[in-house]
Amino acid sequence: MYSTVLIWFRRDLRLFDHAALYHALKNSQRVIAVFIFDSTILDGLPRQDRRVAFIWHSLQQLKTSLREQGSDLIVRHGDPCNEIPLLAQRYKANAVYTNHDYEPSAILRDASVCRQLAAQGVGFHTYKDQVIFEKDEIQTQAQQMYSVFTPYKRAWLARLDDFYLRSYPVQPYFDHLEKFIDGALPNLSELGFDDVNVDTYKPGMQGGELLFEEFCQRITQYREARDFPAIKGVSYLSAHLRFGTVSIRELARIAKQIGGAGAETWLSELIWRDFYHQILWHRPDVVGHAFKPAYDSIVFPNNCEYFAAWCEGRTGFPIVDAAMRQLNQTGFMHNRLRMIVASFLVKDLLVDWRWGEQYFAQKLMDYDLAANNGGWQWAASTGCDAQPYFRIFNPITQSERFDAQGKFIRRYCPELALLNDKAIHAPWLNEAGSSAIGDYPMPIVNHASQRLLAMALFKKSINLGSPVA
DNA sequence: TCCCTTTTTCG
DNA sequence: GAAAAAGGG
Repeated sequence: MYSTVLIWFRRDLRLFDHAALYHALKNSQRVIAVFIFDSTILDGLPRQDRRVAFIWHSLQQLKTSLREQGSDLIVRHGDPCNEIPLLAQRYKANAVYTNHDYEPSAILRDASVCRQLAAQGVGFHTYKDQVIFEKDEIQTQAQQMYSVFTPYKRAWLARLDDFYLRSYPVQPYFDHLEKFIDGALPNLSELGFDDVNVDTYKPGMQGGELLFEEFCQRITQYREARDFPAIKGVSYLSAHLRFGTVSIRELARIAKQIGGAGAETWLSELIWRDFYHQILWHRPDVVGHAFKPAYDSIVFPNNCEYFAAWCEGRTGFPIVDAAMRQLNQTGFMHNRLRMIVASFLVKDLLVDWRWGEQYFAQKLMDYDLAANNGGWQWAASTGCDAQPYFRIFNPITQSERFDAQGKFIRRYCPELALLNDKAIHAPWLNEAGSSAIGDYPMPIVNHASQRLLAMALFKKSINLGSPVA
């Protein structure tokens, strides 16, 4: 038992089913909640950043809930490596509790915080909370990490039992929260940000609960509906998973309870998330490098004009442009579209997958290093469980298959709205339509020829890189 | 969680 | 001549 401890919130902005909070409350009668706006991260962000706004609104809910318990949330702005040891000193804490963060930079940060706290005689305790299975909890018979999804998933499901999905009961111990009042939450403008409207994302643990309840109503249709960007088929919980305003255990538990093909398919997506977190933990070098070293030798032509056109949604391929405009306007992109635009950037425009990864990192509300890197390497065929390099999406076929009536395209490319359902996927093939599309650009590349170039580029580089293979 | 071409099958 | 199956990148 400690007399006083800090619970340090990071990507777990909720007050229920929370591993570190549970252990803090169990081990001390005086628990003080803290959050640090990390200046080393925030300094690199634009003034308008939906994620900062999402965090801010989520913190507001945390703070309000803590105040209802007579306690409070301390919020600081600075480098956590300084702020956490300072707060520990200031409140005479004997230990700091927090949840694991698997990103390489976070691992370094936590090691530094841990060292400093140790020098002050303060303990540092961390827990698994973000994922169901972490690190090397799921291994092959030979005690190796899995690098292919399907066998990983099989082992994951075999290992799963109710124990891993149990909720951490924190409410019964809320009287262990320190009674005090701290200052108000600093305004976004004080932090150097504008208050961007994030209402559609329904931030905070209340928003997360609402979205999940809503999703449970349509989860049985998930398998059939999830690939169509024009309809409400996916869960829209990705940002909540990123910030921990929902509990992964609760989501998996309820999905398992509901059962059926829809819920199982969705559970599989949650397993992908565990899978990529596990990969990142074992292979921190995937940040900046291909998972398969042979693919690191590819020299991408990296045409800057192509890249700019891709970013701005003016490639002349309607499904790609609509998707990129959705990302730019809303901070979200449907998963099917993420695969299409990623394949297009790498295999049609021959731009380095890391450029696309970076762009997504800037724009995505749900940006998560592990999942984003895994997804990009998958699409670029450089990753674990990659599609072979010759699997190249055809942006027109994909468009016809997954947005047959052009409903999604029309939403984000209104200049194409008058084209008929058939012509909208490739307007340049339609003579009559060309006058009806305003200044919508002609396609910047020819898919058929770029496809051949991509295959040649990949093939050449891999043969050079590893003559044995 | 693919695409494209060729070959085969069927009426 | 269309549609399904097969083969290969």
